[in-house]
Amino acid sequence: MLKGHLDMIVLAALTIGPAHGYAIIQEIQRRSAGAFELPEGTVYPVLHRLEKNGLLRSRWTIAESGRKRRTYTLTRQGRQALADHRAVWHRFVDAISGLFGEASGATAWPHR
Amino acid sequence: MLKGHLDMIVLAALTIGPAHGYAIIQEIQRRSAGAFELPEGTVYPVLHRLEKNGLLRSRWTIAESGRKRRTYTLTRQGRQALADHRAVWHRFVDAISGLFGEASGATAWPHR
DNA sequence: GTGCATACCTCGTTACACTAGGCATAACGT
DNA sequence: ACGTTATGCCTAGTGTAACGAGGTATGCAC
Repeated sequence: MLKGHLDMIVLAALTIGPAHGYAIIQEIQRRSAGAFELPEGTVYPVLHRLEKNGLLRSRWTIAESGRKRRTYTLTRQGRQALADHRAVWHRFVDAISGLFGEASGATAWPHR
Repeated sequence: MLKGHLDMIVLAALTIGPAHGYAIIQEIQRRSAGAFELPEGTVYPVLHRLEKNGLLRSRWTIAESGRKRRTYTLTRQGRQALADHRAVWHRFVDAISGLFGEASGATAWPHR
């Protein structure tokens, strides 16, 4: 049910800083209050596509435990893409609000 | 880009009263302030599916112009489905807001 | 009578989220 | 020592749903 918005969701999870795939999944789950429990088969292909498109950069890192992880970082392009997605998202929400006859403008959040 | 929410959008357009396909498309466009310009190839199959699932009922009507139109009406099931979709939608918006670190609760609209 | 808006329809493509697997290592319990 | 769970990565195939492209027909204005 997140069709079309998945890229935005994944990019948003990386605004706090670099993270590896598994942690991204958990961060999304945490920040969405459990609403988004994304399966790995959904997230990993997205990460690969985002990196291929230049929105993310990845490198192999070694955790204290000794486990290898692929850590992803937002690129400048990625931040821009997220900002764009976010603007589209807010227009989308406003449009749906209009459909429901709800007041709009509630989504006029300041940029950060 | 409205993937997964199309049923809700079409159902919402019919809350004001019965309408035929072409009018539904224009009503959606009007109420969304031009954000949603749905092609007919998108809407008609949705109407057929919704009727097949019992959320809409249709009948052929004759306009003053003499033109034949298929007029759709929300069923009780349809109203319920719309209410459900709407609740899911608001949870969805809250979840995305959480992802962005925005304040939530902005979508706690009263039922109408 | 030509063009445009209205009004309906279907078929095929495509994009994409997800299911269902597979592989490997660390931590923990017994 | 051994099994189980959690961690961590990956891909191939599937199903669905929105959409593009096309087809048909009528009323109206010029």
